[in-house]
Parts: sequence; structure tokens; C-alpha cells
Amino acid sequence: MPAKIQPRTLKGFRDYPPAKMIPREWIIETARRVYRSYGFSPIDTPALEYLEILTGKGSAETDKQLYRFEDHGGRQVGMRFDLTVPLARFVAQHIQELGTPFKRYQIANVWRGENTQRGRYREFMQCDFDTIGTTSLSADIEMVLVINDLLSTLEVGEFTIHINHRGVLNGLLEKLDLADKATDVLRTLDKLTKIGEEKVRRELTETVGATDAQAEQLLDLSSLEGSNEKMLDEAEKLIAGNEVGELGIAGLRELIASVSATLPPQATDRIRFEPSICRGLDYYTGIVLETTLNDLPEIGSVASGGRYDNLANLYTNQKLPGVGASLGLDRLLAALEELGRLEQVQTTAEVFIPFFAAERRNDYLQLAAQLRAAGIGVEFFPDAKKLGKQLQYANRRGFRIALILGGDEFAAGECQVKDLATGDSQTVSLAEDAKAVIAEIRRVLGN
RNA sequence: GUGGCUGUAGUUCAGUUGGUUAGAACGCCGGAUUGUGAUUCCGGAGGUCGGGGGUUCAAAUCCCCUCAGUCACCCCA
Repeated sequence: MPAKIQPRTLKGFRDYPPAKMIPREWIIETARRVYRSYGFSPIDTPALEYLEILTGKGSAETDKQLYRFEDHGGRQVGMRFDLTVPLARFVAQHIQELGTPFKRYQIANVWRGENTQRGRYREFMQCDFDTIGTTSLSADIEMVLVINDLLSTLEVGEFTIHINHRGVLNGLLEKLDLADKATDVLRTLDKLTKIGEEKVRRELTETVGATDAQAEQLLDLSSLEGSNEKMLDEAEKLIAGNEVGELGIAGLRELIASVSATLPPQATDRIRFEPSICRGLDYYTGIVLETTLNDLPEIGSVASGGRYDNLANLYTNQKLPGVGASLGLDRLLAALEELGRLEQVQTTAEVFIPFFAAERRNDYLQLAAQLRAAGIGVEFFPDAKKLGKQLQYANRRGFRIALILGGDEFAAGECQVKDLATGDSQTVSLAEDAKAVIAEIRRVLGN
């Protein structure tokens, strides 16, 4: 016999057994439902793109992480490393038929050949939603509302949506004559909450090359504290006289006012002006936001996004502004797991039918079919094993209810509906397409 | 990509200064009653000690390489 091939998965790539996949699908379905409730439509794009599509945007960093190869026809191709670049290509190619504003969501895997870490993989899923083709603040507001709906529905506890405007930062950079070092400065400031003020100050002066006075002003802005109103007032003073910055402040004020008018006060309190965040990506030009969980801030942002002026300028002359955000699926799952909010369920049906009377297979199948017709998920065990074994199986998988029928029950036209959580059992009639069984199941399930 | 730590059964881990056939718990399969599952009792399967090479009479244990995980940097979701 030849040696067996060792079963294994590639570094940074994962298997998802049912216990992992069931909560995963629950989050994805929730995201899908919320996105759709705002009129976002689904799209998908190929995993592979022409290399030039992906490298056009790419910084040296994303270029290094790109999975690339020559396909069987000699074409240079690459695997998408995010969903934004494919979206840009997609709208550049199809915007004529789609029309604007175009609202889309896309939930799909992306690949990056970077080093792995907890919560960081080489294959991971992004859950993006974007509104393309409008500069209206309505689209920005919607982005906040969607994130609020999503995280409220997922019951991850309280959360904070940190917002900023790139104009505020860019305004100050212009004023300080640091515009040419913008990328480095922003990247450093973004670390403020992570590494602290002193380290940021040192990095700004020593690595980035800012003067002490410049660093001081940048930190003055970044470390503002107090209510949103107070912080905005003070930020306004710091960037006074700079048009870009003043427009940014005005945009933030308007956004906060609109959200306050739309959401109840406790939801409005989730919004915090945070002058240090900027999102590493340099294509953002307006509002940027990140979302952290109050119980688990160290896990990082679980939903982030922002506004960009010109999504597709690499592929078309048509100007396509937009705003969008992405849900951090893996981080959310890690958070839910850590907060103990994931039920350990390995079944997708709630009702289990043990195969007990070996000669009555068709009767069991008929009952299962009647329940499914009533919208109840049913699993019928394939082997007529000992009842205890079958109930053990049902219990470990997390079934809610077992229907126990043996020769005695079939003879009497009855069925035991057993609540697996409590062990209680009710005997009901099988007559009239199992009407009474269905009613009892619904009662136990509580709906 | 750079550096630190880790790798023993499906899982969590023992395994002495290198020393015979590498252990436990939980899980899995079967049995203790062909009719009732988180408890009990008995039995069973399951390990190339991540992989390869080296040192040695002898390696899970020491050395090198490699693969994987993890942490920091980098970057970001």
C-alpha cells in the first residue's frame, strides 16, 4: 500500500467545521438582511483578475502580498486582495447600465500572502457595502445607520463608532506645511490609541521628520477630549483659516446632527468624534470611521469605512465618488466567542426523529415530511440503533426536540414530543397530518 | 518579509540529568436491558512524539533545516 498523503491545510487558510460555520453563516445572513433592508443589491466578481487591474492601485505593500501567477493561457493574473479594487473595476466597466446612485454589497473571500497572526489569515471574508455615484451626506449617514443596525442585531453589547473626516487632518497638515509627508504622518497618528502619545511624538519627530512644534500641534488635535461638540469646537480653532479643514468639521457636525435626529439618544451616544483615526488607506477623502466593542476594545475595529472622491480613476475618466464600509467578520466572531454569545450548536434542524421501529421507516419519513411542510427542520436518524445512543447524538448536536415513536406509539396513533433541554415529554396524536405534533413542537420552541 | 516563543492521541496536557513496549483526562466506538440523552460501570480503537537530517550504544528530550501555530515589528480586515 502506498504511503498516505498527509491531510493538512496551507498556512493562513482554514477549514470551517459545522460548529464554526453555523455562527459564521448567522453573521453573514444578518449582514445580508440589514444591507438589503437599505436597498443595497448583491454583486459578485471573479476571484481572479488581470494582474494590471490589481497592481494599478497597489502600493508596494499590497503588491508584495498579492497572490499572482501565470494562467494556462499565459495571462498574468492575481487573486483579489480586497473587494474595493474589483468594485472599482466593476463600476468602471458597467456603470452605464447600472446608473447612479449604485448601492451594492458583496460578501466574498479575499487573499493576501502576508504573515499570519491571531485573527489574521491569508484567506478571509469581507462583507462590504458601498454607495457609488453620489456625494450626498445621506449616503454617509446611511453608512452609520447600517453599522448601528448590524451590531445591534448581532447583540455584541454596546459599541462605539469613531468618526473623523480626512479634511480635518489634511487641513491641519496643509496648515503645518506637512502635506508632502501626509501618508507617514497619518499612519503614525493612527497608532495613537495603541502606542500612546509619547511614542507617537517620538516617531513623528525622529522617523517622519516633523519638527517639535509640528508634532505638538498634531498631538493637540489628536488628543482632544470631551463631548463631540466641545472637541469639534476646539478642532475648528486648530485648523482655523484652512478651507479643507473647515469643510471637514462642517461635514462632521452635519453627520452627527443627522444621526441624532434619526436614532434614539442611546444610539446617538455611540458616535464619537475621534481626530486621530484616518484608516491607513490613502484613497479616503471624506468621513472615515471605525467601530470598537465597548467590552472588547482591544480586538480592534469590527466595522470600518469611509468616503472616497474618485473610486475608479484608474479605469475610467468618469468621476465616481462613493462611500462604503466593511464588516470585520473574523473579529466579530472572535469577539462573540470571547463574550460567550455563541451557542454551541451543531445542527441546523431543531427536531430529531430517532429511528426506532426498524420496520416503520416510511412512517417516520412521512411524519418528517409533514413537519417540514409546516416549516420545521427535521433530521431523521439513518440507523435503527439503540434509542439511548440516538438521543445522546441528538443532545450533543444541540437538537431542541426529539419525537419518540416505537411500535406502541404507531399502534396507538401517537407520538411523544420530548423537550431535550428539560427532559419533559408530551404524548400527542399523529392524526390530521400531525397537526397536534406541530402545535406541540411550536409550543416547546416558543413561537 | 524580520525577530521571539511553541509543536506529544480527535481535544487539553503529563513525560525526571537522553535510557526498555510514550501516559492521563475528556471525546469517539462498543457493551452492562433491542424503549428514553449531560451521572455510573466495563471494554475497544486511536500516537510517523509536526516533518526531514545530524550527534549518540541509545533521542519526545540535544543540534541544524523545514512546516505549522502564536506574539512583536510592518501593514491592515
